[in-house]
Amino acid sequence: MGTFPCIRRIPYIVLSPQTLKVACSGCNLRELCMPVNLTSDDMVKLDELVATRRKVKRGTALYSNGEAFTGLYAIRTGFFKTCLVTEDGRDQVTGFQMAGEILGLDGIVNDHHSCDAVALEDAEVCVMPFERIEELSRQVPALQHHVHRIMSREIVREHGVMLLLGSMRAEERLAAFLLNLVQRLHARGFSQSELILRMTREEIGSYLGLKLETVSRTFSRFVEEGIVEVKQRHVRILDTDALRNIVNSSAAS
Amino acid sequence: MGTFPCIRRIPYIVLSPQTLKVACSGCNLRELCMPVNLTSDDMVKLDELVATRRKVKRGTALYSNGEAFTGLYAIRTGFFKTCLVTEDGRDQVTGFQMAGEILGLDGIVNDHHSCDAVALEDAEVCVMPFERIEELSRQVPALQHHVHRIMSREIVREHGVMLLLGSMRAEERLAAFLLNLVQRLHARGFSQSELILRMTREEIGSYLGLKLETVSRTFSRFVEEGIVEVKQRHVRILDTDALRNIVNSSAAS
DNA sequence: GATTATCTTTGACCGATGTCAATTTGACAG
DNA sequence: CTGTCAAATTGACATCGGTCAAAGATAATC
Repeated sequence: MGTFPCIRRIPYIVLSPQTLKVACSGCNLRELCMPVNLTSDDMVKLDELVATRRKVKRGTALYSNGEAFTGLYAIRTGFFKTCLVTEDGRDQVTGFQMAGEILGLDGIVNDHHSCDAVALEDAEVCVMPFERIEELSRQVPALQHHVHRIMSREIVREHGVMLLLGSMRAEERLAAFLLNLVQRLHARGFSQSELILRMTREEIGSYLGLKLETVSRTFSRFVEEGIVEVKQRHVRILDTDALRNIVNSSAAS
Repeated sequence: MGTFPCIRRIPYIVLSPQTLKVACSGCNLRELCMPVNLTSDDMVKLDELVATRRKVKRGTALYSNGEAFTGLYAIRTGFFKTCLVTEDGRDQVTGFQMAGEILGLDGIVNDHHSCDAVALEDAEVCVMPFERIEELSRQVPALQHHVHRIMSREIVREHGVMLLLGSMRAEERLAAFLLNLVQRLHARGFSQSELILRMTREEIGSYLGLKLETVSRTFSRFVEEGIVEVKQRHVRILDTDALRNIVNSSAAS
């Protein structure tokens, strides 16, 4: 088992604290959260979007099932899971979210949240009151369309999860999961081949519709086959193509 | 096995042909599609929303994966499935849609559809060009919020499917499926206990992450237990509570 | 730094669901 | 009525992933 050197972010995303501003126009995550191609006029308006910042300690909820919906949250730092917990004790992780992604969309339809958003590491989010989003959307068509795209993107993402849960075997699910995670991390300036899992095997299993033992065994099989190195939550992908083949190869249905 | 009397719609939803208008303000499905509590002024504006109607023959696609996205569709009559087909031959039904429900949300994010919407019986839809939706949304806050709610509702629905696929066993999945279908049909004026399945066992299986044989066997088990009567695609629910218990009882996980 | 608690790995076994194949049923056309 | 075809049912068997249990590893806490 090799060592795991510190995973570096690429420079443009590393900001010293003093460069952080509450205004979106000065935010280094802007390209992840905000519409592109804004006039500077519109940009000024959008600086009203974020009301406050909020820190969320690891293990605590940004919001919970049943809580009144007030707005959306853009993740600045940290890592979240969203999960459904039913009365009869079922527990389903519906997603993992990282910097630049939006939380809270589930709450719009009923004015109450229908899942929990829990920080898997200390996190900070931008709070965007939904009334303000809607008001600005009426004034700034680019923002309006952006909001629509974010919701549509979430719908399409969930289609992908349904495909995964409905038609893939354990190996395929885990391979798809790793590829997805590393792709999103890479888009944020992290390594293409190394990652630190912020969630437990049980949470991975819940997301993938598998038991934690199966997740663990499947990791071990990947290691045996030389596809990845795994040391607890540190994962190094040695053969990305092998993972891709595992996801795509499966014929049948 | 008993007989299956004609399933009746409740009167208010049955309209003679001459009462049908293209304008939403006169549409009998308005309460399913449109925001409520509109001023008559707004209602007039919203009559511009629907550009045309479009008939879709059974077995043909309203839109397909890869096709350019132009707008959303409100189902007037008929029954659809949406499905993902991947290059490697996987096929996942992501939903079944009926009158009053909205199709096309998947296309917004990339300006191209990412799944197929196929009519399972002859159908008719209202075509709502998306630019028109966005333009009217800027003028009519009630419509704006309605669009947001529709997208959020779809996200929450998909969370439910993930729970089903990720944590339920075959019996639980089929029970949840039947309860969901009959509940939605009932909201449209159909029976609470009888329904005609518009899809094959294979399509049900694809949606539920099961093989068609498992769907068939599970139906047979429900019949043995006196929970339902099944005659091909005609289903009569004899014991709704039993279905509810099957869905909820399962502890574990 | 020692002690816990949590997380992870691994093994042995079992059961639910998938696979393959044969029949049956029903819808439709001629 | 008969033949054809697609859909559904049912059986026999295989297998993937779940269950239960024990041991090891790591991180958190004092």
